[in-house]
Amino acid sequence: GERNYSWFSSSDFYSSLGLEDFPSVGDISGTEEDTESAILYGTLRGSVVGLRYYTGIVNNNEMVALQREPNNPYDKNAVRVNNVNGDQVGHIKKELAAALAGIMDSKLAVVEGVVPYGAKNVFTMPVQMSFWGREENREAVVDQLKKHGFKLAPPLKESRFGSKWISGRAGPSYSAPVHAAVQLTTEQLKSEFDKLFEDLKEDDKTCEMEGAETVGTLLLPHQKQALAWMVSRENSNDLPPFWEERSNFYYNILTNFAEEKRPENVRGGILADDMGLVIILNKAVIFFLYRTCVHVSYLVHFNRWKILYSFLLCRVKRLQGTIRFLNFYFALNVQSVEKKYSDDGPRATLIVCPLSVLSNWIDQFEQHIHQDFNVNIYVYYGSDRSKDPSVLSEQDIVLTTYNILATDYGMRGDSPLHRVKWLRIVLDEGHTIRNPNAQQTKAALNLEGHRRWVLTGTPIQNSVKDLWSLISFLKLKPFTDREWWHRTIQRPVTMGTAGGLGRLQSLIRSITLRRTKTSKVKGKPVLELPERKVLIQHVTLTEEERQVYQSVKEEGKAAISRFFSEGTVLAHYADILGVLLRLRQLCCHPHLCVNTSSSFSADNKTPEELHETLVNKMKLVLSSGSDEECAVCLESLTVPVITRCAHVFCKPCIFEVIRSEQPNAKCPLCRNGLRVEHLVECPLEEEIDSSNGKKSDQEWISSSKINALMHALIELRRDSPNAKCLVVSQFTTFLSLIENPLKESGFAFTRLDGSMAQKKRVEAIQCFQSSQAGSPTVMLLSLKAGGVGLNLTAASRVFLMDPAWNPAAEDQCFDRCHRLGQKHDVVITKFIVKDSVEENMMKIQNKKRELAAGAFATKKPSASEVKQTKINEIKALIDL
DNA sequence: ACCGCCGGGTGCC
DNA sequence: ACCGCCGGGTGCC
Repeated sequence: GERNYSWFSSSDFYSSLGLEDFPSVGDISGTEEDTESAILYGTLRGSVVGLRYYTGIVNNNEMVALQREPNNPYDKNAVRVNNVNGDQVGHIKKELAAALAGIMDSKLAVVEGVVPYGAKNVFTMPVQMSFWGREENREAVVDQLKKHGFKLAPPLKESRFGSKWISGRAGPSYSAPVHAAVQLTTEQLKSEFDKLFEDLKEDDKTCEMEGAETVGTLLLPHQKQALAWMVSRENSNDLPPFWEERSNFYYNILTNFAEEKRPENVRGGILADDMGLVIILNKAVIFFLYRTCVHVSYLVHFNRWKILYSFLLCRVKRLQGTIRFLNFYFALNVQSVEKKYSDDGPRATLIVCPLSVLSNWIDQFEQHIHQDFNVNIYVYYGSDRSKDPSVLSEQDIVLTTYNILATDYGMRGDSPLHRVKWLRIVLDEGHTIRNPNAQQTKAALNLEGHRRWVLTGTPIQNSVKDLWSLISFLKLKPFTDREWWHRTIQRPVTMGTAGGLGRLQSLIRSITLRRTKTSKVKGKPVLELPERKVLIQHVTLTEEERQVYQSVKEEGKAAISRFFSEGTVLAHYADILGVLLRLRQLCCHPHLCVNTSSSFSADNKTPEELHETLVNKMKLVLSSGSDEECAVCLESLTVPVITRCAHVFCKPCIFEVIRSEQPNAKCPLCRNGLRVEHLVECPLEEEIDSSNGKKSDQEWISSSKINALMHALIELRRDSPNAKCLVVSQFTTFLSLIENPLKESGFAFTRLDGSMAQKKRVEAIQCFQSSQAGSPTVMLLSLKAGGVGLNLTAASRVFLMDPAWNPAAEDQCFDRCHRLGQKHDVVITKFIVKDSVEENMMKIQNKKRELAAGAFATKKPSASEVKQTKINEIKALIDL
C-alpha cells in the first residue's frame, strides 16, 4: 500500500535534512579540488610586491599561500600572498597576477608559493610558484600563462634542494621531486600504514595510572594506560609536532614558519580504539578526570572531592599516600590544577556523538553515576533543548548529536553550543566529521574549548584525506588550514614522496592512542578476545527447489542479457535487483518471493507506467529486508529513497548530490534528471510485522536451508545444551518461517528485528542475555537490527542464513557477540547454496574485502567507476 | 624638439 | 628602490 511511503514535496526538502544519523556524505560532485590526482606542471619565478604595507613576515624557504582577491578595488586580478599564519605579506606583481587570476578562478591549477630567498627585503621579494592540476588541464594552464608572456620551467629536480627532503622530516614542498618519487602501490601504502599504528603500540604510552585503591575498583591495564596517557596529554607542555625552539622563536620545520609566540599543543588527541565496550569505559574515565577527578566507578568520592579540593591544594603531601590516583595527578601538576580547573574556568564537558550511540552514553552514565552524586548531565537534544548557553555551561556534561550540532550552527550566531566555552570537547565516532565540507564538520571545528578529544575506531577510512578534519579539530598549527595540511602531509604521503609517511607517522604518534583487539601492553594482549571462526556450510537445493530456482534464473538471465544487448541495464536496475532478490530468496525458502513479481517492465507501457512499475519493484526489493547498497557512499543504505529513474540511494547522499549540483542534478547511476519532489522514501523493513500477517493460505513447508539450520541447531543442543546462538537473516519473513520448526523442536527463542518497538527490543535482548535456566538459546536476528552498541555476548554461535552484499554489514553483525565480555570462542556458520547467486555474492564480497583492505590512500571511485563496477557485478551474479 | 637626455620625484594591488 | 618609471626641464660643439 501507498501509505507506507512518504513522498517529498520540495518544501520539506530542507526540513527533512534534520534527519539524524546521516553518514558523512562524500563529495561526489567533483567541485572539490581533485587533489589526489594532481600532478606538478612546472614552476615559475615571480615577485611579491608591496611588502612594506603589510605586517606578515616570512623566512627564506618558507611556504606562502597565494590567495585570489577578486574584490580588490585597484585590480580585480589581485593575488594576495600570505604567510603560514595567514598574515598578509604582499601581493603578486600585477602582470603575473593577471595571468594567475584566470587559472586560479577557473580552478585549472592550484598555485603554491615558496619564498626561496630575500625574505628580509623591504619592498619586493621573489616567490617560487608550483602549478598543480590534473593532466587534462595542463595545456590550458600553459596556454593561459603563455598569453601573458610566462613560461613554466620544468619541475625542480630533487638534487637541487633535495638533501633536506629525503632526510625524513622537513623540506620545502616546492622541491617535490615528482619524477624521482616512487609511487607506492596500494599494498605498500597499506602495509606502511599498518606499521604506522604498530609502532604506536610499543612506545612510552604503556605507562599505567593506578586507580584509587581505597575504592578497589579494578581498571584493566589498557584502561590505566589510556588514563595515564590522557592525563599527560591534557597537561603536556611539549611543543606540538614539527615545532622546534630556536634562540628566541619557535620554528616549524615543515613550513619553515617561525614566530615568537609559543605554539600551543593540543590538550587532547585521538583515541583510536576499536574495542567496543572498552572505549565506553574509557570515555567515562576521561570525562570525570579533572572536574571530579575520579573514574566513574570512583564517584563514591565525588562529594568528598568537593571538600577535598581546597584542602588538597595546600596539603598535597599529606594526601599523597592516601589516594594514589590523586597523588599521581597532583605530583604532576599542582599549580595547573589550581589555575586551570578552579571553579572560575569552564566547567562543562561537551560530548558529541551520532544519534545511534546517544542512548549508549546515557545508559553508561545512568549505570555508573548514582543519583546522589551531583554530576549534572544535560542531554541537548529534542525540540525543547535549552537555547540558553548559561544553562549548558553550568552542566558537568552536555551530550548532543552531530546533527543537532550542525542544525544549530546553521542558524548562525544563535547556537548555544557555540557560545559556551567548554572545559573539554569530545567527538565520539569522530570519523563522522571526515568530510571537510559537511556542515557537521564545520560546526564541530568551530566549537570552543582547549581540551579536545576524538574517539574513533577508524581514524582513516579511505585515505589520509580523512584525517584532516580530525587534525583540524585538534587545532594543531599549521594544519588547521587545509593548504598546509595538504602541502606538508597529505600530498607527500599520497605521492609517495620520501619522508612523507614518516611525517604522518610522527604526527599520528604524538597525538594518537591506538589499541586494537590485538594490541599488546608489555607483551600481553590488551584484550584477550576469544577466537572467531567463520565456517562456510554449503547447502544443496532439493530437486524441486532447484527446478524453481533454475527456471527463475533462466528467465532472469534472458531478460538481463537482453538489457545488456539493448544497453538498458541501468534503466532496468530495479528489474535486475528484483531478479537477484528472487534468486537470493529462493536460496532460502520458496515462500519468500511470493510477493515479488516476476514480470518485467514491458515495452508497450507508457514512460509514466514504466516508471511506476520500476519504482514499485524497487520498493518491493527494499521492503523485503535486503541489504542493498548506496552507489554514492558505497555502504548499506541508511534511509533509502528511490529516484524517478528507479535507482536507490541513502536520503542524505542523494540530497547532497541534488544540493551540490543544483539546479540540474543528475542521477549518479544513469544521469537522468533528479528532482526532490520525485524522490520516494521507503522504509527499510515493513513496519507491519510480517509474522503477524502470516500467509494463512500457505501451509508451512521446510527448505534445504532450514533443514541445514535445524540440523546444526539440534546437534549444537546435543553437544552443548547451554550454548546460545544467533540466527541471522536479512529477510524478516524468513526469520518468521524459521520460528515454526524452532517451536516444533522445542527451542526457547527470542527475536530482534527492525520492526520492533524499543521496549520490546530491550526485553528481547535482556531475555536472551540472561543466563537463567529456560532462557532462550536462540535469537532470530535481522541483519540490520540494532545499533553498533548492541551487546549479544551470550551467543557464541552465529548462523548467517544468507550473504549480504556488503561484507562489512556481516562483520558488524558478528561483532555484536564477538566483543568484550565474550567468554567463548565464536563460531560463525554461513549457509551458502551451491551453484547459486549466493556463491557469486561471496566472490564479490571477497573482492570488496580486498578492495577495502587496499583502499587506504586510493581515491574514492568516481560515479562512472561505480556504475561500471555495478554492471560488472550484475554480470558476475547472473553468470553472464 | 611631434625628439633624446638629464635628474628629481616617486613607489603594491 | 644602489632599481624602473614618470613627466618636467631642457637643448650644438
